Amino acid sequence: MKYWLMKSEPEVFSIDHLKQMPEQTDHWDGVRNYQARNMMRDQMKVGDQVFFYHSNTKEPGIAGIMEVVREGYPDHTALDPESRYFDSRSSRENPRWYMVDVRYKRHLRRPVPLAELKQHRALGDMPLVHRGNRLSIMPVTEHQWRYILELESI
DNA sequence: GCCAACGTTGGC
DNA sequence: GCCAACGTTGGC
Repeated sequence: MKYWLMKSEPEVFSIDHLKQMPEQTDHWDGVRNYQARNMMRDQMKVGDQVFFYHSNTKEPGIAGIMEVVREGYPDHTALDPESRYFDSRSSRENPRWYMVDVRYKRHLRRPVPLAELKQHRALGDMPLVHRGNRLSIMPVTEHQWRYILELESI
């Protein structure tokens, strides 16, 4: 089992939105970055654990935990001209973008803000804490995962 | 609102 | 293939 972190702007889609979905499950659509796509298409497996990160908000940080419940499959929003994620270069025969399905597990006992994550040397290797990082999906090591789970209880 | 970082586009 | 211009992300 592997660990991940996925970013979303809470104004657009927050962990509370996910919790309110039928079966507390939704597809993670709209990712339009090749590195992130490759992780969803090739590496994320059912049962993998994922931090839900709130970005571009007053206090960005890790809000909770979800789980991969369906592995990479084509992102249909790329085929929908009405969607803000439409991409004319994608097609049903040759899909360019992929998504996974995730299910809500729980909120952290408290949101752990980015500013706090940055203070811990043990997390210094996370792309998240580095300036200018724009990767919206990233792997998390088991060590980092456990470390952050200890932070929520402080 | 500003701006750094960085991915993408397109002219050559 | 290079690289300048442009667009987007996202912290602050």
